[in-house]
Amino acid sequence: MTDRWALAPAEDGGVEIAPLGPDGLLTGPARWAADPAEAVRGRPEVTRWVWRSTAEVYPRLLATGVRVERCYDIEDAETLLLGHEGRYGEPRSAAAALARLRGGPVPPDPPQRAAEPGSQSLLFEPQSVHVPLADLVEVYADQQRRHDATAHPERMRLLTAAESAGMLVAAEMNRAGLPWSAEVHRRVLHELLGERYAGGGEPRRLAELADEVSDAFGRRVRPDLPADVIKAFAQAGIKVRSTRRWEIESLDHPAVKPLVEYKKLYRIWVAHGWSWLQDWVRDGRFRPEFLAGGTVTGRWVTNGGGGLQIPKVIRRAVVADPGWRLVVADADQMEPRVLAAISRDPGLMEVAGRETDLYQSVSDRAFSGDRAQAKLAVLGAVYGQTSGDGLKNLAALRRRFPKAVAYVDEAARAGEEGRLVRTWLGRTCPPAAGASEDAAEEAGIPQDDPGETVAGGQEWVPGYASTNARARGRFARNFVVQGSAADWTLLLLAALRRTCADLAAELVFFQHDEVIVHCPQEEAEMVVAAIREAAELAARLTFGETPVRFPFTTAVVECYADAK
DNA sequence: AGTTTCGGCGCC
DNA sequence: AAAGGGCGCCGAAACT
Repeated sequence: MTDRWALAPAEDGGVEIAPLGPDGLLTGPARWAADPAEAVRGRPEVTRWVWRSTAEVYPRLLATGVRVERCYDIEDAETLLLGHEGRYGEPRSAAAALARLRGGPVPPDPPQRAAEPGSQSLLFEPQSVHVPLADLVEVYADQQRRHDATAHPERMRLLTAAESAGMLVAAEMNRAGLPWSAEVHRRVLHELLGERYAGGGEPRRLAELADEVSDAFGRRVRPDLPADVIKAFAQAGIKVRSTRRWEIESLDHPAVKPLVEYKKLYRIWVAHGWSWLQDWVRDGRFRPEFLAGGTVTGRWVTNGGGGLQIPKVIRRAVVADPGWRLVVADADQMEPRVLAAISRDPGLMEVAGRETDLYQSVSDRAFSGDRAQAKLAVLGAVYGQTSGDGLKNLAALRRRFPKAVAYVDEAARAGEEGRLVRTWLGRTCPPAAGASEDAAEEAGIPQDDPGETVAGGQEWVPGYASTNARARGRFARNFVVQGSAADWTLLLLAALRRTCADLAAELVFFQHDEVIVHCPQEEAEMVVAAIREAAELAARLTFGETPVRFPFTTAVVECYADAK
């Protein structure tokens, strides 16, 4: 029995709460309390709090030590429901949803803020339009009805609930932060880059490499300026279109080696160097702002500090507190397993029903034991590879796993034709065509350009998909797999969060298919078991009865870098 | 001078 | 070997 209550900050700085019935409507009068924490603490029987925005309310609760079991984030649900209804891009604020219900002018969404280093109030949204509790409940009740109108109401309800849970996890992670040793980080930087010089210029090792590059070209060249490097190669008689590593790596020129090394270290210096440490690490924790469902596929993003792009060498700095451990868990071959679950391809389900290396199994069946080729083929199918060895491999894959390949092919076709494409739980890919083109464009969906030419430089050829239509096809092909994987990971996180709530363990990091739990050493084995159980529960909840297994590789370590 | 885009590369 | 999905970040370059 769920006991749902609505919660809305009041304009006087207090908060209003009220009980809700199964239809989402009020079943009692609203009560006022001076602050949200007091209101929530006073209602321990409430199992789900319904509010406008988790990011608005929850950080303040956490700041006073109040944790909630479940929530329902109205604005997140609005985004998902609008997407499902093919109305991607319409304003998704509660105020806008209310205006649509009442037929008034729909206010545009407030602009997103950028993250600022060291800011302690990244999640507070003071610019948002205030919506009184009674109005909020009206929107909520309408959303309950809209769930019923979706293709799979029970899946859609699971999706909005799961993503709300994800928002709780994100807020809690944002508060916890990732344990980070500034001392180790500095040591790594010094080992890689050498001493820093006064004045903030390049550290010693970069300066040396820049000199080596210049010596090799016989003139002063700045390796961090692509235009300069391209010119220098041209003067040496080598034409390069760019200075991307894969393009210059194979060139026969003495500048290549120091140049490649320079670019690698330069990247560390500018993106994860001393100034990054200064900006993003304090009190022994790195605090990127995790944003659940920050992408159209449902993958999370972080805002600030490049939280999901921590280079391998820098992971040395992620160190557990004394007496504590990091449980680092990585889902094994998540995407092909998800493809097996959603396509129900018998062969792939059988392969994914084992916990052993899936790529090896696929290669045994379709690639004469060549694991690398099998992996390329599977990833090519998921990413939409259109040329090279991938095509040949894709054909082999299609022979053995026809339903799986057909599933992503169909998604690609739907994407090319501008039809709606959905994940397993109903998260919807913005269509390219139709009334919401601007929104799709904004979301990064490739759009047709009236002036474009097809490959080969010809003008439009009837019957051929345009370059952008094909790009949309690849996007949609990947969307169904990546997005359904995101659906599953939300359920995984929600389940894991519940177990951790009974322990001292804290979720501190999540990156697509990888999760880190920080816990006392003696809890580590319990956490490992909890991850396995959470994966099973998530699979059952997300995909229903399926033979597909979702094994994790887990490591109990003191340092993140030791996990692999 | 301030803002946006680009090139390159880190992660999955 | 070659190029296919999703992101964020940085400095430089290209703009207003």
